[in-house]
Amino acid sequence: MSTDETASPLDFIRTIVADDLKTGKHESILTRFPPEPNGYLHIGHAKAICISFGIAQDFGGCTNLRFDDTNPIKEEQEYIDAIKRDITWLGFDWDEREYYASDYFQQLYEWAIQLIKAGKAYVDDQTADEIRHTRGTLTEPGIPSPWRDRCAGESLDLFERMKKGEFPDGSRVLRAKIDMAASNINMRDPVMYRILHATHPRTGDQWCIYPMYDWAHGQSDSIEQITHSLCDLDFENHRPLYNWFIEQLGIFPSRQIEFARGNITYTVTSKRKLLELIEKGKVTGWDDPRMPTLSGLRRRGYTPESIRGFWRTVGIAKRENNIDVAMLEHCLREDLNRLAMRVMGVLDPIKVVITNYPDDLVEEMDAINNPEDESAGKRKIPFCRELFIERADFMEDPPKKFFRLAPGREVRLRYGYWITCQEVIKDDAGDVVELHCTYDPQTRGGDAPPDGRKVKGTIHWVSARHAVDAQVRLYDHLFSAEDPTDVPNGGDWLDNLNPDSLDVKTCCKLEPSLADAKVGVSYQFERLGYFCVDEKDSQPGVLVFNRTISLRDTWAKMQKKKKG
RNA sequence: UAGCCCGUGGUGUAAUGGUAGCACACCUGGUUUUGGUCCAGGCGGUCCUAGUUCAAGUCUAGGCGGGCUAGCCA
Repeated sequence: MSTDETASPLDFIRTIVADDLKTGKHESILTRFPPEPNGYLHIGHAKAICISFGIAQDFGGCTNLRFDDTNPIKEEQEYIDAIKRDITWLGFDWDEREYYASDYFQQLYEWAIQLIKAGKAYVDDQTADEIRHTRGTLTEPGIPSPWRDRCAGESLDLFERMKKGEFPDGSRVLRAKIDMAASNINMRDPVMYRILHATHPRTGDQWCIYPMYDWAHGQSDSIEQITHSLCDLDFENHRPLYNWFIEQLGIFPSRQIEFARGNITYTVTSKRKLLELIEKGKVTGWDDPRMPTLSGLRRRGYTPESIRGFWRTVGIAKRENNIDVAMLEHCLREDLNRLAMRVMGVLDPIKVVITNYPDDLVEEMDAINNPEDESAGKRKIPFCRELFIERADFMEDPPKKFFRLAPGREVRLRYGYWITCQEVIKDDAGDVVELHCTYDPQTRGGDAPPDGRKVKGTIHWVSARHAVDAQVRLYDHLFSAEDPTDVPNGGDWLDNLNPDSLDVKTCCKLEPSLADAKVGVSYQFERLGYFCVDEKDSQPGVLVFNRTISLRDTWAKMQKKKKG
């Protein structure tokens, strides 16, 4: 894995890092991953994690985990725990380097005083509204606050009293004194501190002034001596400010480098929108298997390696992108194909009676566990007179290219026998309820008979007398639009929700070995796809499986093309 | 509208100024006791216009197109 990475050309960030190491600018590198604990991590965060942890790893450096907990109103301990669990699951390790921006509140406070004394920050008594209106616009410069030139002593006193809690929320802020006419609006005297009488998950009621992102982030990077602070393009406009604070303070110069976040077709990755899906009951929670959250993907059956491999093949650049979700699915199948145990299960059963097979006979057939891994060995599956096959594997009036079972047609039962359909039993409504077939004893195990007969199709099956029952949940893309946020004006992005994203199959019949299927293990139900036990809803005896992803299905593709 | 950033096949991403490559997707064919996997082949691209140069995806200028930014969010 790492040899692959070093062999391929370096992306632009790795090029910078390699150069910094080569020129001796840094002896070693240190990156950081700075989640805000206000939501669950999703596939987009996984990109940032793979980049920050992955690059450090490639160059023998380390990565700090630092929670950006500067807004007590939105942040919760539950999220901190979930984030740590997800990063670990993804396969990365921050050792003991778990930090919090709130660890630095005291240092930040002291640095703020230093800037006030140096005439580079001041307390502004304007309301939020006034500040907004005097900030100017994209084309017009801002108007200086009437408090901009008050003396350092007064600001110092006011700032001290802000900290003590003498003033209500929103009554005053501390602002950096930079340039109200700057073309970059972030430089127009940005707010450094606001008053928030809120209880912080970690610092409790110790503080009632909280630093803004711009004032906290770069300084936290510097305190930790982060060499390369990697973030997404949204922060590009903040870099001048990031550098300004560091220069004014004369502290360790961390360097911020931005890359484009990765968008994926048919999915949304915005915490706000994901939260909305949950709150409006469109999904069951952060870990709904249709969610692009790491907890959702995990529950769905995605492997960490497949997600890392995905971001590795996608690469890093600065241009806007919308990655075909098929790429993600490809990486998933690639990994699952390698490791999944093969089993047989019938999702939509139709009964088959083999009329010339002894009623009291049960044979144990040999089945290969994983053709991609010989060491996975073999298992026995029971075969008897009554079986279930997939309803879709039978057609009464099949088209030419249909290779499966039909009246008078012979097919192979995988690892079983070759059978021929002799009779179709229907109910009063005309629906097929049972098939009567005959088998050829010379085809045991599915082998070809000595007469050289050929068969076009091989289908899967389960012994009706030995099958275990299960519920199986089939998932499709959560959205039916390639870009779910692309809404004709006046429309709602939720209108793009795919009404068929969940299909629950309740009468599934699985081979007996699945009775003790384990959570966290992927199984390939042959010819159908990859499945896993649902970690929440499955009970011993009441099995619930999630379909992680279907197998590539050229037959289904042909059908779809025909239709439309 | 101002500043910053970005334009390479359908998608994603490469190419010291020197043969535009790789992956996915798509299309063929082969193997196959999974219509899976695997294997072989194919389709398809440098936003435009000038300029510099023996040579431009790459450098220069001007266009055009897209993204971000006017939170006391991060």
